[in-house]
Amino acid sequence: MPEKKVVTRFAPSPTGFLHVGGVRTALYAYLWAKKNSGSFILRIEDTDKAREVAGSIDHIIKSLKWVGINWDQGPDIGGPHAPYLQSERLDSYKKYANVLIEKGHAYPDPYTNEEIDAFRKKAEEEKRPFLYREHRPESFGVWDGTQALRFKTPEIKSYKWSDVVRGELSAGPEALDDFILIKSDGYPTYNFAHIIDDLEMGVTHIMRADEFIASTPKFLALYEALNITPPIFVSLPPILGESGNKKLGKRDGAKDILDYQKEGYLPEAMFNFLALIGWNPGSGDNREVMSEQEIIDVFDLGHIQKSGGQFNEEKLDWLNKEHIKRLAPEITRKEVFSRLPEKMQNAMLIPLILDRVSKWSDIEGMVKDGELDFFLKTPEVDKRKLNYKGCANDTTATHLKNISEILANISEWSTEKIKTEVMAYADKTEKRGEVLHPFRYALSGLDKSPDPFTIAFILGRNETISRIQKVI
RNA sequence: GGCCCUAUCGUCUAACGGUUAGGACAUCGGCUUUUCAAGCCGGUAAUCCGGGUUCGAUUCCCGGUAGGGUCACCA
Repeated sequence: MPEKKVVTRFAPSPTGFLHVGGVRTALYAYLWAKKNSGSFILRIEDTDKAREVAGSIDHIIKSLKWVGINWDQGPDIGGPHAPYLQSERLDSYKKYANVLIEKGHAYPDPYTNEEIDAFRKKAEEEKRPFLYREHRPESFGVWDGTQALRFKTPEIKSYKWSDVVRGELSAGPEALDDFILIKSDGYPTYNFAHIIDDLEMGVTHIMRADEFIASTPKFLALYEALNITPPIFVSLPPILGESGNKKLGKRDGAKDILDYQKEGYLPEAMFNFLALIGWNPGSGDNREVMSEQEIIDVFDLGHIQKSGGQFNEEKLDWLNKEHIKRLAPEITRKEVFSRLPEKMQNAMLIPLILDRVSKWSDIEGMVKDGELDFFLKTPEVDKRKLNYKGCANDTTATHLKNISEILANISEWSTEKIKTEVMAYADKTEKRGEVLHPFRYALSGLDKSPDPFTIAFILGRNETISRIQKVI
């Protein structure tokens, strides 16, 4: 039997922005399709008109593209199974609904919402689980489309199935119920629509959050009633919030993935990081910093984790830094300069800045009043900080005078030359620090700053000497 | 509460019966052309508990504990 071409999909509902959890689900589906030279579909599940948020679809598309997830079929580019918006696929759902009705596997719900609520409340009071099917009508009329259409679960039984991540799963008959296929507003529910779409689109692997495990028996009953061979289930563990063990959700302040773009994270770092929450190459492959292609090459379903993992921003920062190091120099230069005032756009500052930065927005934090905070600002020198570890005032003053003299006579004003000359002098003294520390501090006035030679070069001879004189 | 699932350093994880339980982030210490950062080197740190099975359990089984998911005309 020839292997069927792998088809995966990501099917978000347009109810707002995408956070890391959603993007990771999309990423794994994308990765698996790429790994197998298969097809990856973006499908929008817009069947809940009340919760729909305007602009969500564009936002979702933008988010996915930023991270580097691209689809072969989708609402924006079409494809062999268009349309990819569920709201435009109503005919399909109706068609399969009719098949179920004909087979006697679907019926119109005769109850009002109030009546169902009453049933539910009663069950609750009696401390037993509410099951709609216990109230299933004996006989029913023709569905005219104004009522909800319910699935008449053919056989109430236990189910066993297999999940690539979780292994063999099972659930008792209480997991089955007569759920709604088509709502009274004419739109299908997720439970029904995704099954029809996955069938029609030839989806081979359903990769989705593991919260759907509990309703899988219902899906299984529906697959059976429709005579469909179910796809392969791949249940993904949740991404947990940093503070605790709760699933990361919008309510817990999960960020819009595009916020990370705004903060200056690299998409390749986000791609890499998300791939690693819940999956790893396994078996002695200790690589962590990987490119998209490297990840695709080794991606497999067997190393997807069973339990959730915390989103750790410190590690993201580290990974982002690693990816920055791998950037082409021109790109780095462009990114750094675009965040620097024009007069600070000096190539020799780039490595100095890069050492202190894990994401681009950190650079903006280093710029104050149009100047880089670690130098070029008029330094406010605190005398007490001028001396190196217990060095006497006189000694420090002498050193500064000597440095000043050396600098005044230096033949060529370059970082290298300044360094050579000053270091030659410093090495002759008891402790280099006695010379170097006041030199650096007199120029920057900061506890933390780049080395004095670079600062001196950037400041220029006059400004350097004048600052040293001022301190003396 | 019913049903289902999960459990290795603080965090992300490796191990698919036999390892001094490995790596990474974080943390701590050392080194370096002062400090900080960066870099390099090194350290601390984990198999939830209790029973089995086995010559041998992180690994298999059972129970407990803890945590999670789910019980909508939301997806």
